[in-house]
Parts: sequence; structure tokens; C-alpha cells
Amino acid sequence: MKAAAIPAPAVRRLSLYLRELESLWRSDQRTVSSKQLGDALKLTATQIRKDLAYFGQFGQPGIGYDVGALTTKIRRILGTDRTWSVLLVGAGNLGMALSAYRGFARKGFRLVAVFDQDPAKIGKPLPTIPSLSIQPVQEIATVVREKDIRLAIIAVPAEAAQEVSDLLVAAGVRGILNFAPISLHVDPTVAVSAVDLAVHLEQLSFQVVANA
Amino acid sequence: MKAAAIPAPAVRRLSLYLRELESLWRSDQRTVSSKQLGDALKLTATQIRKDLAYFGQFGQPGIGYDVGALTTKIRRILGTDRTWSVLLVGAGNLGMALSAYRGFARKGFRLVAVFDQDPAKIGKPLPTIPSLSIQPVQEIATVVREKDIRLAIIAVPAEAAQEVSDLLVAAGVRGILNFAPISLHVDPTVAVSAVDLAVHLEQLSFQVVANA
DNA sequence: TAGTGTGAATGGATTCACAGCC
DNA sequence: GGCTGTGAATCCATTCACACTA
Repeated sequence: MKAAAIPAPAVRRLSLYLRELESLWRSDQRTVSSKQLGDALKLTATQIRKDLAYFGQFGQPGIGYDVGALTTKIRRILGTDRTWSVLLVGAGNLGMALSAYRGFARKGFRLVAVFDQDPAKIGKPLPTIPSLSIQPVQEIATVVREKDIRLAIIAVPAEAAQEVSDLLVAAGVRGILNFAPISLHVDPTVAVSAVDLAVHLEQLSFQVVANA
Repeated sequence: MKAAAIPAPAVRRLSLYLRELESLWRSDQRTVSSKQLGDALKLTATQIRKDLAYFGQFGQPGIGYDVGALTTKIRRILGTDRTWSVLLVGAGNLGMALSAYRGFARKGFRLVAVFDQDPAKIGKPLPTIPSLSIQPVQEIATVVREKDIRLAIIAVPAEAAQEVSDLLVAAGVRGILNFAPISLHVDPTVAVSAVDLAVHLEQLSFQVVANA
């Protein structure tokens, strides 16, 4: 089965469209034009139409897009029309903050397991999700299979990240969100998305100096 | 003065090169080829050479790049050859985790002030940086001027983010790293970089479904 | 030989321009 | 009149190919 080569940037923007649509829905707006979406997201109207056109025809000429219907469509495209079980490795500061983040659940991602390597932390329940307690990393494989987990978040120090990644991939995880400041080496069938705080700040400092 | 139009993706990769170079330095490697960097980062050697060429000639034909010298050069390019004072708005879970992150300091970003709107939090010292205590958002303008702060991190709920952003820009902040899941509207001379956890997970779920 | 730097060619993504529909 | 959907044109980033150097 041969999908029609969707540009990666278009998929990235799809998430933004969804976010904006959800916000419009909350403010009781039921119809939106590509122009209006573009203004809100600082993108051109054409680009939004083009992006959506990769996936089908969702709008009504002269009217625009139905907010509810388009929301549903984009959720289906992104695969968030269902709930994903997610596991977290690393129960340090960042890991705990992530586990407390409500935005995940709201988007259909449910945190179902947390792992750490530190024996002192094992067995402790999460402050925000008392039904979960921290498990040793050795149990990753078992839990992934038991709970049919496909997505994982890595929030461990750089030195441990590749090793954790290997464990996750071996266990059958299909996508990894990596917060460790290293470039993970994984099987090409596994999706990886990375967030490096320092990289973001460096981008800002570059731009600030350039603007100065 | 008119800089020579650097592609944004090239600048993004520069941060990755720096990260890798720092790692090579720690493992006592003093010379590196574009091929080797490319393998580590899953990029082509040509692309790396092209990216670096936007900023000058740093390599030695037949030899490669001097790790130390290139590190210094890239730091200068990114503007991280000096220390940046950074402020943080939002002392919730995420904000506290960010304030505890050591990677910032290591890269030359020093957290010098933390703000929150919740009266219950005002005055409390940071667990990890006891010399700093949480201040009311109303004081942002004063502190920015006093401490000559140019970069800010927003870690407040979506509803408050635009308002905080306005305060920051009015106070003279030049770059914002935004963790709130909304698209900020700021003066075009202010740089913004955004991290949206949900967006990242959605990208993963899309890819996982596509790979399936 | 091993490796950089770079003009030229390619490949992708964005924007333009407009036909068609409400 | 307002707005979508889309081929064609443009623009920009990546890759190729190779001259050149240590």
C-alpha cells in the first residue's frame, strides 16, 4: 500500500490546525475559512488549503470549513481518534512534570506506565496519578507487551538515553519522544521525535543576535 | 548590515553539530570529518559542509575539522559564546522541572528570575536554586530592565500565555521559548520558538499509523 | 589518499493564479 | 462576493559532481 507522499511539514502543521480548531470550537465558532486559520497561525491561506488537500476535500466553497467536521477528520488523519497508551522512562524532574501534564490526556494519550533505573524510586506512586507506581526499567519489555504500548517518552539523562531506546525498540515500541540531548539511533521503522531544550534556546540566541 | 540569507534549517542543524562536537570532545576526539558527523546525526556529509560553508571555511581538506576550533566557531555563530540571562514565567510542574534542568547552565543560559501569578507561590525560593524566589508577574518589566534579560521561557497554561507574552515583549524581551499550546502573536522583531508536547505526540501517532 | 568547498542540477515545498461552487 | 481546490510557476533546500588542498 503506497501512500501519496505527504510532505512532512504539512503533517506538522496539521497538528497546529487541530489545536486551533479545538480552540475555535470552545469559543463556539462552527465555521472557519483558510484565511482565518492562516491569520491565527501566521500561515498563508493557500498553504492551509494545500495541506488539507493532501488528505481530501473538506471545505465548502463560499463557506469555509465546518469546525467540528474538520476536527474529526484531522484527528483521524493524525491517528488521535482513538486513545494511545504511552509509557514514560525517567522519573526525574522532567519526567514527573510530564507525567503531571494534563494536555496529554486531553489529546488522547494516556500514560500507563513509568520506569526509572534508580532503586530508591521504584515502587513509589506518582503524585498526580496515584494508581501508577514507578517500575524498574528491566520490566519495560513485559509491560509493553502486557499493555500493548506503542508510544514512549524518554526523559532520562543523555548517557542513559540510547540504552533505554534500545530497550524500548526491542520491546516493540513504535514511536519515541526523546527529551535527552542526543541523537538516538533506532531501527528505521520506529518513529522518533526529539525535544532538546538547549537547542531551542540556541535558536533564540542566534535570532536575537541576528535581529540586533 | 545585511546578512547573507541563511536557511533556517541550517541554523537548526548547527545546534546539533555543536552538541555532537561537544560529545566528541568529551571522548577526546580532536578531529572530525563531515562524513563522521553525518553518520552520527543521520545527515549527509555534503549537507554538513554546505551548512558550515554559510558561515566560513572551517575545515582542512584531507583532514577534516578541528573539534575544538569548530566548537568555538559554532558557539560564536549561535551567540552562545557568552552567558545569556533567562527568565521563566510559570512555576507549575513544568516550570519547576525546567528550572531544575542543568543542561541550560551548561550551554551558557542562566536562569535569573522566576515569575508566577499565584499569590500562594510568591516569595517561595526555588528548591534547586535557593537564591531565587518566585516573584509576581507584575514585576516582570522591572526585573527585565534591572537584570538586562533578553530571553524568556513561558511555562504557563494556554489561557495565560498570550497575556504573559505581551508583558514580556513590552518589557523588552527579545526571544521567547513557549511551552504553552497556543500560537503566540508577537512583534516580528521578537524571536519565538515553540515546544508543544501534544503536537510531538501527534506526529508520532501519525507516523506509527503510517508505518503500520 | 582522504577530505573540504562550491557551482550546477535536482527535488520538494510554497505561492500564484484561476476555474468552479455556494 | 466569498471561498475552496488545484495545476503551473516559483522559490528554496538538498544533493551531485568535481576542482582543489593537505
